[in-house]
Amino acid sequence: MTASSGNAREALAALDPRLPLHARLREALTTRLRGGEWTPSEPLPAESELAQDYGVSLGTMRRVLTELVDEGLLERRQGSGTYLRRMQAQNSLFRFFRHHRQGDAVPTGRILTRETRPAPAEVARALGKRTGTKALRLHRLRSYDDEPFLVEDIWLPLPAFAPVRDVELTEIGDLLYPVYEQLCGLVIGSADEELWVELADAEVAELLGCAPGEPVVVVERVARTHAGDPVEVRRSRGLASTFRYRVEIR
Amino acid sequence: MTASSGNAREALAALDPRLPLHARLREALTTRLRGGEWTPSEPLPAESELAQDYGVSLGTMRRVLTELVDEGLLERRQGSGTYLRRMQAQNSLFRFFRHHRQGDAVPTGRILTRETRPAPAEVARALGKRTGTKALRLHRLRSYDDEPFLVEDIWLPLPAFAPVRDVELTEIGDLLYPVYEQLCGLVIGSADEELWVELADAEVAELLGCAPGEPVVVVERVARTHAGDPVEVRRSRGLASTFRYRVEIR
DNA sequence: GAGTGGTCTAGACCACCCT
DNA sequence: GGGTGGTCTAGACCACTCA
Repeated sequence: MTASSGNAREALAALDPRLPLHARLREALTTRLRGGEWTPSEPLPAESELAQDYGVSLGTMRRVLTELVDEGLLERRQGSGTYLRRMQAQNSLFRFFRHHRQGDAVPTGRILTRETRPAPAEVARALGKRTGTKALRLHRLRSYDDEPFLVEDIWLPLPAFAPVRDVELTEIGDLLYPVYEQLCGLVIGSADEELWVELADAEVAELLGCAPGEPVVVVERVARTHAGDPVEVRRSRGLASTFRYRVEIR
Repeated sequence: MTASSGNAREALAALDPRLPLHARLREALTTRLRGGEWTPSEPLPAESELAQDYGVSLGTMRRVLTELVDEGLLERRQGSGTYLRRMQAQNSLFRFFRHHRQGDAVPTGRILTRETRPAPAEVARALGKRTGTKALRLHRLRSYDDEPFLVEDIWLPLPAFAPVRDVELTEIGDLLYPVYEQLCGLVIGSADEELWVELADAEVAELLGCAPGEPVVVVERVARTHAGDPVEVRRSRGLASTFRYRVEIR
């Protein structure tokens, strides 16, 4: 047994043994891939070698690699090897950013308020928690070139998101999902969105720089982990007159 | 070998032998499933039995069944069996009907005008045709209980859609995609949609029963075949005040 | 308890890429 | 030619469902 195979086996043994082997293997591999051990230019070790390192059968290793390929994390090239997918940041971080404005520029995101509150009934239900459960609420303004275009109201369940409550606001960048991942270990994998139009109240009108009563588009998103657990409820409001939203349906 | 296993093996043998076994098996199984041999209430034969019928290994059968589950055609219930998924009609025909109104009711669709016209530049570009290419334009009103809620402007390239131009209007039901499939052999497989808000002009206002200048939501859809060829451009307008749109992002 | 899908293994052969 | 992923097989044991 080589040193590295020892490490790989240890990483696997450290995980909850009640989970199926393929689930533990998947978690161990994902952690290692996100850790930056490999670049998209060089192949991972061969499937057979990985299987040996982790002490699993080739079939189990192939099953997990297939899942990670389906998920968009890896890329297989027959005869050549298995590679990290390029543009992974675009995929994993921007995948849920659907408001279509000037090209692919990233808007800035400034957090206006951050407070702990009991979750309203509707939010608690969407998160699968009891009404009144403690939650973190973020009020956030997103802008292009200092021009506000989206007001966001974000609810995160506690204590899972306690690190987001405690971190310095200056540590939080323009995108939240990488923060969830790095501080809380939660990776967003899917979401439901619902859109409708309502009229701006005084607060939203002031933030967006329009008159109260002007139509605004509301996007309500419930974001889930890969396992399907809802972990974020987000309501975004933007001026209807300049709003664009794009979706690809497969 | 039983009679049915003979049939299953024959169905497999009739397919292009250059394809991998799992691809042939998948095609044979899909055809049989769509043929209505099983209902969602009764399980398919066990995986092991199916594998034997088709003369493939359990592993290969499981691989194909897993793919069909991922695709949404089947549903596995451990300890119980493998079942056709319910609401399959909803999936294949209503999959692109995203305007969310009272439950899962189907709105009626009435064609107001049908005419042959040169396609405007924007439409021609979306369809991958030259500007001015002949196209079929449908003007359509969709209602719930005789209450109009959506005005649709639909462009279809000719001559591919000539059968839709020539068929009696009374032969066209409330859903167009089954018509495309039956008359033209074109199956819609994916689509892009883009949403924005504009103000109702006189014609739209009259059809929707609102005042001119009221905000309406516009959904522009470019629908494609499974092969990815764009074959329909559709612009739908609905009253912003009652509009709801829902999407699942994976 | 009988039957189902879920997990995991071990090994064979092929198609493809690279040098 | 040597190594990679792709296909396919055979069989063992477990967890779950249902009568």
